[in-house]
Amino acid sequence: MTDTRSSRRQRNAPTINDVAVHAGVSPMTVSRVINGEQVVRPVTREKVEAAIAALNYAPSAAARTLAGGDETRIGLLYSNPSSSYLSEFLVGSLDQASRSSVDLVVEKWDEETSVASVVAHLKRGRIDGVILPPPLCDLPELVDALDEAGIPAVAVATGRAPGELHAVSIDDRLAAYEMTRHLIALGHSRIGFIKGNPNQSASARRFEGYVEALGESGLPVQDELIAQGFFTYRSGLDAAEHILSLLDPPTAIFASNDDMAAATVAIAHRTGLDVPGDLTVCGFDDTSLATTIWPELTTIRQPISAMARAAVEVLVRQLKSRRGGDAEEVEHLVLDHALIRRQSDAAPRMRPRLGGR
Amino acid sequence: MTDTRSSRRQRNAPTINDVAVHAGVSPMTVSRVINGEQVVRPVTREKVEAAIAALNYAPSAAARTLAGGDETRIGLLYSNPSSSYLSEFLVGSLDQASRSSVDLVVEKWDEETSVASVVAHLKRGRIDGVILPPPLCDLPELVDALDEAGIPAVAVATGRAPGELHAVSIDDRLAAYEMTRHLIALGHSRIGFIKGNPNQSASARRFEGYVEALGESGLPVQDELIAQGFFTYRSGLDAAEHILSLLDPPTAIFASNDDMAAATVAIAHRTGLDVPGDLTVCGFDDTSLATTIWPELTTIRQPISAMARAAVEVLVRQLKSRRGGDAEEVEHLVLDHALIRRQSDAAPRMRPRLGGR
DNA sequence: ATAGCGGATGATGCCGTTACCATTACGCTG
DNA sequence: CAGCGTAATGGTAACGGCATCATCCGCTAT
Repeated sequence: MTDTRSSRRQRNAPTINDVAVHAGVSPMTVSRVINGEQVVRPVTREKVEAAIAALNYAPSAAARTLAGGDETRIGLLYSNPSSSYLSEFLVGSLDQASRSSVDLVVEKWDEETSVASVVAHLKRGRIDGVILPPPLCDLPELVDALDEAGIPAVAVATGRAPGELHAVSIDDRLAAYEMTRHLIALGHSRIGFIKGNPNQSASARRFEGYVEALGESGLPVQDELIAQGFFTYRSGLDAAEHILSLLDPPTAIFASNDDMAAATVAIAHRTGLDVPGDLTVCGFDDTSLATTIWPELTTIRQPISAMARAAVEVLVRQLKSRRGGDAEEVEHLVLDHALIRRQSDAAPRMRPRLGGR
Repeated sequence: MTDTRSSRRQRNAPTINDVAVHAGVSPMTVSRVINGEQVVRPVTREKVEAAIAALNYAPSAAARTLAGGDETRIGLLYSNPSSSYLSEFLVGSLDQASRSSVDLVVEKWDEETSVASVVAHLKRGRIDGVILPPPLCDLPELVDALDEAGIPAVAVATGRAPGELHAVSIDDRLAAYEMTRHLIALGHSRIGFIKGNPNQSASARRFEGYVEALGESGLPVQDELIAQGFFTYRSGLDAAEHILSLLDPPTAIFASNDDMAAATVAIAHRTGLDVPGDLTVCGFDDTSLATTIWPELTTIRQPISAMARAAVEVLVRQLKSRRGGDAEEVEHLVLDHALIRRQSDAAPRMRPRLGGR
């Protein structure tokens, strides 16, 4: 009589049955309360909630997915483990995955592994769908291979046109447009631009926004002020050096990401230019680098964890509708970005030849 | 007769039973094969393995933990979501967690939340143990509160002495010693040092290693060459500026982390010094920043994902032994670090007054 | 020859939860 | 007040593994 519990139980955690007994209802009612179903009378609900609190009960995730019958496993394919982008992305998707009671399998994709073998690996692990953060979302061969294998994918932060595949992104064009408008409003009229890696579709969108804002303000798009970068710090150094060595350099430089903006700041300092006194520099992405360096960068913030969360939601929804046999509809969510002003921008200094104030 | 499967089944994933039928054995034998038990005859094992491969079977994690009866949930408390450290740490711990079939709950700890409420939150979520990456591992009040609440914790990368609490770390003192020896071997004799934040115990260990290496080589420890930093880029700027403004500045600066080393490089460039030509700079941690900037930093690499993996293992082992009622023994694992040579170090330039060769 | 033994395999039941359907309670209409 | 419909609740059977114990079989030792 001392052992009221089964010998299999190792943890002393309360079960849904314990709660039911404590509340004087059936386990089924407890389950309904937990899952927020509306058919429970308020009085009953309160009793159950009190019992849950009293016993410090938390449902067993394992039992839940097992009983639920829809064990879903989604993959998160990444390629750059040390990116500061990734941790925020991971946190967001993990959170949403547990909320949607879905298993999230995080998988690294080495560049040397073939697309075919990655897809085979996913199939072997019985992954139902995958999330592709940048830069993977812009790998056509991967996207095609997944499509052929019948594995739904959600691209995150791709610049591709809506409708091709499920995606969650911000409006890169609009964000770049706003940043350029901001620089123009500050008084800048010669604004340099460092392009992003052409293998990522967002690069083109950002450049479009820059061009559009200039045009709208009647400013010319000058090729000499535009340099090609590849999203790396190193490429930013070269691009910034090129732009700043012009006879008549711009008063502001808009880099397509923070790494290249940081490189631009470094070159400016090496050249003896003060930022933002002599040169305004701004970036894009709001990675940790933006607040690591000095001065901290004015940049565009992407809601990374919200995008990750949304990606999981979209994927889960797609899997559910596919399972239900419904017609699939391509979803493309566009989330809000924000222009974050920090210390790297200012109005241009008066031209020396114009004299003092 | 068309519907051979239960109506509850939504996925068409094969179960252990399907495999058993296909192989002509009982489910139990399949289970034994999966779990690598030794009592299965090789012939049987092969049959089962063939069936597994043929059906592309993967066991259901949910069913497994449910049946196993030891559903363990461990928490990972972090405080700095955008750190590039975190993503690698997350990947490592997630991987090991799924390997150990343990649920990993990732939780952010806002600085404004009280220690008590965090602990209460963990209890409410029925977390069995927690992993504390830096800088949380050095918060005595948190560690004490967890201890009082009976929640085992594993500190990662703490510099505290072994024996106080379960920990996984590298030998910070030894690593700093080796880096300093490396600089001395290059020919440097005036080596500056930027200390880390005193609220993290590893800072002291790193400084000790620096002092020890100098002493062993008969070099004096000069206070003027030592500046206090706080692990931030900003603090590194101040520290480097201070050291480099000396009348007789050092030929090398060893910063206690990469952020401060990067700041040192920036100050050097602003001052017109070439790195590594005029000044050798090296860091610690090998974060993504080390390879982002130019020149890439010579630094100490911590095996971050291995440490994360080890932390999960230690915690799982502790929980198991605690559950078994065994006496608990404090574990302190020390993993290997590595000195990574990149482009930021070189032999010191000849003193001008000595003339050319 | 046969009892005894040990290794290999199978039958049964339970882990904690949810789906499905049955049942109850209650208010309303005719 | 009978009859009925709906809202609320409960009983039961899975979900897919693993633990436990029983069983079976082939071998050796007496």
